[in-house]
Amino acid sequence: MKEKNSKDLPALECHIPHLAYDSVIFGYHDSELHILILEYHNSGLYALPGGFVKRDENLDDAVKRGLTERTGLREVYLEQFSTFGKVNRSKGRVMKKILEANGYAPEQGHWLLDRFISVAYYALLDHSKVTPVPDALSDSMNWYPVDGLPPLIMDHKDIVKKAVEVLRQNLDKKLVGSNLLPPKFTMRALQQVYEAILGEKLTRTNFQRKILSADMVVRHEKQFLGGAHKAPYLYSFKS
Amino acid sequence: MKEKNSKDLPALECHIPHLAYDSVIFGYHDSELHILILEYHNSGLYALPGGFVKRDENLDDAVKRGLTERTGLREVYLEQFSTFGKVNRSKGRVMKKILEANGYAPEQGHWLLDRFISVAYYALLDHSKVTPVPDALSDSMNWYPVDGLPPLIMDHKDIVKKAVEVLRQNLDKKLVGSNLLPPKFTMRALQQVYEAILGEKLTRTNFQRKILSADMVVRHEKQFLGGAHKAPYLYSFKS
DNA sequence: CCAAAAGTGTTTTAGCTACACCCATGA
DNA sequence: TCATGGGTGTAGCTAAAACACTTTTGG
Repeated sequence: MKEKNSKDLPALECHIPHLAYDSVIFGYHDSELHILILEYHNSGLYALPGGFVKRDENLDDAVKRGLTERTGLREVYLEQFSTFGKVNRSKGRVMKKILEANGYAPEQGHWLLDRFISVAYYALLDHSKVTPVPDALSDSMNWYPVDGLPPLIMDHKDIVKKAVEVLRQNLDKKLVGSNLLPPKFTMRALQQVYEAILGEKLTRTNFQRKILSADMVVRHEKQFLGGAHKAPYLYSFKS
Repeated sequence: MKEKNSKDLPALECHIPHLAYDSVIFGYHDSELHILILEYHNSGLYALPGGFVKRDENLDDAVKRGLTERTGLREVYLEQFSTFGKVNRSKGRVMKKILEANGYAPEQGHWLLDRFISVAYYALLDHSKVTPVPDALSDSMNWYPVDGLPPLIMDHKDIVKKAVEVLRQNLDKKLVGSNLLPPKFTMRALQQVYEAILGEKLTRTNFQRKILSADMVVRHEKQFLGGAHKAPYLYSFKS
């Protein structure tokens, strides 16, 4: 492994020190809620995709930028939900291990090894439209079911836990489903999204009525699949 | 006005640069919800009480520290609700004006004049127990009704607005009333707190039933005041 | 025609609102 | 005893849950 130059790392001059963001990127797939997790090179360490904020960049824009880089998508649903600021949450040695596994030898006191406060966001996006792009330090970025995550570094497990809590709370308030599904979808698919998020079964008939009476979707033509049963309508979210 | 030495200001070496907190401190008084607002010396500028985070201090602890300094209270109810990170939210010239009005002449590029990301918290406390202590830069800190605030610097008005929204959302979930009232209180007082927060009248009889059925309070002895009417019970929150 | 999935109608239930009523107190 | 504020009971409404029923499709 060749020794790389620390000059290739994000530069302190361009970024706000001690401040990072982490994003919990939700996608729906195979009747389960998934999250994008990246794995760092040669280290066996898993983490939420995150990044740093440029000195002349809005916080929200920094998160959007990272999200676009990693998923190829623009215009994703994004919501800030908490800021994690314990002194001992960011471990310099974890970051050091990651950098060393990538062939860097950061000098003592390098800004990336310092304490970080992290602003956490969650994103909702259409799983089928994403092509995960790992960053320079990571091998891969893959979907993991929320209930089957690998061990994560630092406090990232807590961040995910809180993200799921907030997502559940916002489920009825904020058209959450619309961002996790393709533009047109069946009522069954929407129900499965709700069930995946809430972690419980819902009764089909009442769910249908609830969604329809909430006036959030419009009905389109019927969908004809090769199922030995009645063809369902397709729906899409309003506005 | 004598020229003061910038060395008396919070030192960059001890604090995390670019990071601040602001606190929306709620108190209930005279049937109205109030907020503590401080006024900077000789400037006519009003702001939320805030502060900076020490390099070896938990974010939450920094906020608690500031709150204790300014109110004399420990153990207050505190909740983080949002982080404000727009580039143009913090105006260097506003901070410069404040410092100059206090007799400082901060050099160009002083860290306090730089961009700040601010983590916002709200606090709930018993109005009657507070003795507001203004900080070194400010003349006074006083209670203002939420609906009658003076013009605030930077984005502090937005911060207050969001704080009130979140407080309303949390009203039923988080025993909000318990922190704004003395340990024992009448049902009427609690109802007035709810009304002040929600900004609407509630019907007395149903409010009583709702609180009692929520099993959040215990009833104590009756209160005998000099009113020409039935003496109300006193209640206190459980646990 | 049957099984499976989709859609609708109907009954029951629970929670909330409105309002009537009673109680306690001091003037 | 009357005015005022505190406390409870109850009828009526509405939203949600449970369940029965019909419809549509491929095999």
